[in-house]
Amino acid sequence: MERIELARTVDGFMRRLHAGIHEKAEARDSERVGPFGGMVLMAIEEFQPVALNKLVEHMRRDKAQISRVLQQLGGKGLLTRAPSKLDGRSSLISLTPKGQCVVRDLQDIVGEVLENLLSPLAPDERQALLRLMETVQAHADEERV
Amino acid sequence: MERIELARTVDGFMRRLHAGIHEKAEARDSERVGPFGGMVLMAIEEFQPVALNKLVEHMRRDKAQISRVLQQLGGKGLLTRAPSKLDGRSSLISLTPKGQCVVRDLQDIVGEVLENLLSPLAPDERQALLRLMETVQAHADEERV
DNA sequence: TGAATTAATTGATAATGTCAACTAAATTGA
DNA sequence: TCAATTTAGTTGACATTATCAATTAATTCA
Repeated sequence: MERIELARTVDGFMRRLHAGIHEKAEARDSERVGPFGGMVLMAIEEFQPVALNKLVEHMRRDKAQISRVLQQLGGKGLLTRAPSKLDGRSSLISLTPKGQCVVRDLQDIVGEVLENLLSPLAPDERQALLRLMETVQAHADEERV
Repeated sequence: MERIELARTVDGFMRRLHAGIHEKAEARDSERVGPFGGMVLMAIEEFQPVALNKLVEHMRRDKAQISRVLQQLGGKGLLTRAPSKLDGRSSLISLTPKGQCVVRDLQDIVGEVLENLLSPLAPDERQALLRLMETVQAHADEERV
């Protein structure tokens, strides 16, 4: 029953990541998007232009939650929605220039915190960690098909 | 800026872990302790008898949050508190037999979900993943001194 | 076309997280 | 020794995040 230890360490990792971001963002989160809003923005940045249901898939959150956050972020002028020509029910979400700026700041912050967390690992170890996590992720993604 | 990818994968890992537990616990969480209550119980199991402030440290949560969850779990008869002889402000928390049962069930559930998540990794890879995470954890723990 | 499915929004509520104020016990140090 | 400070825990208030059900409109498919 040693494997449940991994659950604890991963939880701890997320807690520290979150705390670190919270601390740094205090001064730098100019648009007050919050931690979750930030994650949504970064996901949009990666997949834009992207429909809500794809974001839901990528982020593994409830569509209601994503829907509401998008409304907030839209209200701050951080993203735009263009009606999808393929599907009249969807709109394709993209970042505005302002949104791009915010995302860059967020990426910097997350990068710094991660840099700090990963400091005890050698470059090849970090690489290995990322690869292992991506392997797990990729496999779990397939499962759901 | 490739490292922020790690943040996403770790987040995804936690989401899947949580979802898996949620699903399995639906039928088996006889005491309705919920995911967070479950984590607290498992932490107590590891460190008991333990004071609240130590739990706060280990779990990296707010003391108010822990305090209230302990009251819930105590109300369900899953833990007991014995006044500390060393510090009149603290009580030492331990699991009751009923609490031990619940923890065993939870450990099984988490074990199963992890087993599933980690299925694409070879035994030595799982080992490596755990070691890397523990290294990160240990280093971050020292920082805080 | 009509029935079933899907995308998104909204409502309601639960669970979790954060911060500040407070009580009581412990510790410090002059 | 004793006043000042610190620490452990509780409580209150509130913010954020999560879950689920119900609804609307567009799409798909039989």
